[in-house]
Amino acid sequence: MPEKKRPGIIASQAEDYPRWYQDVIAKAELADNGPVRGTMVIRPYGYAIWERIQSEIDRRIKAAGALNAYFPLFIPESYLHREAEHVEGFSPELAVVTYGGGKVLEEPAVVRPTSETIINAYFAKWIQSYRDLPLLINQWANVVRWELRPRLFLRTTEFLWQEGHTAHATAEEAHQYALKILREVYEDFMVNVMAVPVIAGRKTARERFPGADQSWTCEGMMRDQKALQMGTSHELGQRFSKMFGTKFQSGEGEVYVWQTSWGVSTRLLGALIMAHGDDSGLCLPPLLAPVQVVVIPVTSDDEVRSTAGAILRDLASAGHRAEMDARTSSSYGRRVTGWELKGVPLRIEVGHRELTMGNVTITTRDLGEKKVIPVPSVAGEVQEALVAIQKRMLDGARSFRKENTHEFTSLDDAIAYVAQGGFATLPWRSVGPDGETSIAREGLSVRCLVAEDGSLPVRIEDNDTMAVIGKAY
RNA sequence: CGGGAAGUAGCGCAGUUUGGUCAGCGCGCAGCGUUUGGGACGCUGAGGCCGGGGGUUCGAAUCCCCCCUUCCCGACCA
Repeated sequence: MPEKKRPGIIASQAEDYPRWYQDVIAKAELADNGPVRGTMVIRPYGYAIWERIQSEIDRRIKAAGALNAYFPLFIPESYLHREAEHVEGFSPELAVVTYGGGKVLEEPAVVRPTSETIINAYFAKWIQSYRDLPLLINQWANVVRWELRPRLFLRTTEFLWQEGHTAHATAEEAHQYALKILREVYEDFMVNVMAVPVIAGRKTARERFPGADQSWTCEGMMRDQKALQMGTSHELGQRFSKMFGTKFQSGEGEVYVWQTSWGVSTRLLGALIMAHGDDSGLCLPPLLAPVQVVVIPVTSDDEVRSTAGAILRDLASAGHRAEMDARTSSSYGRRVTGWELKGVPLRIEVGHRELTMGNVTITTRDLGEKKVIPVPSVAGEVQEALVAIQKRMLDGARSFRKENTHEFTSLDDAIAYVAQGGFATLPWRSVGPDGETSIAREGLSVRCLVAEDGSLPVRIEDNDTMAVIGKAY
């Protein structure tokens, strides 16, 4: 019975969405809470998904010209204090080491909440000439931000991410690079690999990164119609370079470099769960799934097993990430349910019923559609189905977002709508900083600003700048 | 960090009001057998300093104090 939800295994989204989210994480074996509040154990299956996220993003980052490096976990406390907004923004969530080697440290070491400061200390050493620019660096690291209200993947005290840091000769070049990362790395990955449509836009002053001149964001809509900030790219201007003396000589004298920083984190796993999951559990887009196809022999006899084995070999040699679940001591139903919870896009069942005709059954995770196909055409069918699922998941997420996004002219109407969930768009001039303050009291926020045609706004003062309002994670 | 709820076997829970056969149930787990097309069934069995620490008491899962953790709702954030 395709698409019929089996109650009792996990909570349904409709009855209790937060509970559903936790159930999926537990049942799909993605993560556990750590012993210290807000910490997280990422389990092998969850980490396998993270590794796929990493490799897709890393490839795009390198294509954008940045190189990976690694900077220390510990940052001298004084570094944070050099940029006023930066330290003000991060102070409440810092973990600070005051003891080391059994002694009180002369200068406390901050566990990095982000690395702008320490990286600038080294950029300042490395940059002397325009020939050293642009300097494009990325690092994959853990960071710590002491969280008051943690949620697995979405908001944990320690999380994994990549943070890019760049230095440019001109403001325009930095601006263009920040947008390049936003579009060609983040948006491209989120849309084309995660199958999550995102709104690329500009943050308001209120929502901006502490220490940035401008922040750009990719905002996604989850199945509960709430917004999730999935990645940000910042124009730091010259704030950090002036504080750290990151400069070079030019005809007009010394020039402080123009900088960007940008990151995505393990929060993307939360986005993946909430953008695509259903009452049967996780639902992974084929391009990101660690296991794309699972082959399930219904029984343990030789005929079924050898056919299943042959199919597995076919799939592997066709380049698919395939796995066999031959644990026939577990019932068929249990195995199937387990793989559904884990979101594997395709399932191939090998059993006598259709094997007598030389057929097997192929089932899609997203729709639960079953199709009986001849064994020799399995690899081809799988290829087609994976492409179809990837497209369908993006289309589905797109139409879901469209159905739950409406345009308004008055702020009150927009608030009334968003209170029920979804996104409201309306002219930014109808909101403004005062409107932002008032909607914050309703638990709402301006997720980002976009131009009326959906492109990135050039100047927010422009009359056609639209605000996207939603309830956010 | 404020306001609520809760921590008893891997998971979900009963027991706490009225201290004393309350160390129990379901699922899972192990062994054996029968099964295998949507979380199979029977029998047998293992498993718990009742979140941690202090206290009250002849006696504490149960009463008191402190701490930790989780969940929900707010304020702050990737």
